[in-house]
Amino acid sequence: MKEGPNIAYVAMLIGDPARANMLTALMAGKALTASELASEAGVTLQTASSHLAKLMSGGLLTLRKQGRHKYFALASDEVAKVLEGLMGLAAGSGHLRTRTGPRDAALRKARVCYDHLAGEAGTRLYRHLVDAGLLRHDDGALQLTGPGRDFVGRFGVDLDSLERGRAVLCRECLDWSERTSHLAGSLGRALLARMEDLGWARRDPASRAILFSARGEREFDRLLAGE
Amino acid sequence: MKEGPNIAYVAMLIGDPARANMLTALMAGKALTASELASEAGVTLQTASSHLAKLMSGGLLTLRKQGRHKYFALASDEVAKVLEGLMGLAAGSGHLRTRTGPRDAALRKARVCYDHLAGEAGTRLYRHLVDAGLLRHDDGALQLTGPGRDFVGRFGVDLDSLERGRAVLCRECLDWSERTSHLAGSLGRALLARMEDLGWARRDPASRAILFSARGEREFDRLLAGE
DNA sequence: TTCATGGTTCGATACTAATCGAAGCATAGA
DNA sequence: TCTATGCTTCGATTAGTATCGAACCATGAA
Repeated sequence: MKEGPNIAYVAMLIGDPARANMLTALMAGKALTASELASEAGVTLQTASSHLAKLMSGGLLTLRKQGRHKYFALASDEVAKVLEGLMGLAAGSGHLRTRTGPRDAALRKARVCYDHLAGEAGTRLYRHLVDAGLLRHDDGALQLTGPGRDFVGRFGVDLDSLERGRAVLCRECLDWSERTSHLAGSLGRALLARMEDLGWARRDPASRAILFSARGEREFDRLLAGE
Repeated sequence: MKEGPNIAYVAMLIGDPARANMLTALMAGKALTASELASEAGVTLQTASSHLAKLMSGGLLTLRKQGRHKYFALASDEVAKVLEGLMGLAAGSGHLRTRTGPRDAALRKARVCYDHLAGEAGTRLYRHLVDAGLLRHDDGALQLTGPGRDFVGRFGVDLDSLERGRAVLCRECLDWSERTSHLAGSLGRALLARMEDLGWARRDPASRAILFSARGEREFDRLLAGE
């Protein structure tokens, strides 16, 4: 009855519809202002403000002030991971907020999870990296192999600068629609960013979906086929 | 604002203190009756009954009737995984239910996570299995290697019967106290059961802690040292 | 059948917390 | 200084729901 950390408090924070909407919106990875989050959640600015204060005190969000704006973002990818887990449970129990529509199909295909690629495309990428021996589980953590480093470099990602950062390079993240892993961590973020730079894909501004161009899809397939 | 599954509903279910206590109690892996859960949660049988009905409808629990008792258990290890994740967040944000006491130390050392070994002992076991090449990440899923199958067999686990079951054999689970992975899945469960059979360890009936005997600890260390 | 026990349903109460209007701060720019 | 904008605080209202007492149902035992 009284052991371990207080789950109920954190879950209660996520358990309010307005706050859950805000968190879901932040899963897209972009930092959003208080007013943007208010409209995302469908509440006025006042109530949003009180919600955000609670989420902050619960350690679920980080804040960056810029001018007279306040940009909120998820505190860590651990938070994102828990949210994905909850989505998995909710999807499994069939309590969908909306019947699965056309947009839902796009989300299943490719979407952004916090800051990295998820959905069918994300899991295919991860699967390829592991199958081709570019990524390996070592010591309970994901590690890029020698060939993996080459691969990433050839793709145009500056590995050195990533490794100088504090963030974990490779981390796996459970995909709620595909039910297997995809790649998170700073490398996951960088790979997605590079695909956007290359013009392979862009983010749907209205949802978490990632829209591949026809060429982008071809190139992506070729990449996974091993050139 | 309206994409993906309904997180808020599931989180709201977990977010009530009484229900959270019940779920935490069930993390010990044993199925419990309604009255046991009521006393765990510190509420009367009536309110427990209504909570249990909600948790069932939310798909978080499974039920097995036996005589005039009803045994409740967590619906899946996915549920357990999410709960562990929430514990991690709650522990990180410093909202502990109780100040970390002596029992807390025991929990950190070894405890049961749903049905498998967690805590420092659990992560050490996992680390050894991977380091020694007994367990491998393949195709996004954990796989037992040839030597791994021998190892498990020598330890006295009947692998064939495990593989006949529907449950996933190997799965990794994030440890909230150690912040790395430990082994879940039916193999994780079987390994813990075998250790209990061997008299290496027993469960603290009053908490989730696993108490190793002096001999058990020695044997466990020897096992991880590679005999 | 009768009794005891485990669990559910119903109804009333009480409390928490979400919500928004209105007023108050703070920052940036003119 | 004044004004516009982004956000917070305060207060009052409202809605939801956790809670328990009491009565009810179901199962197993005598």
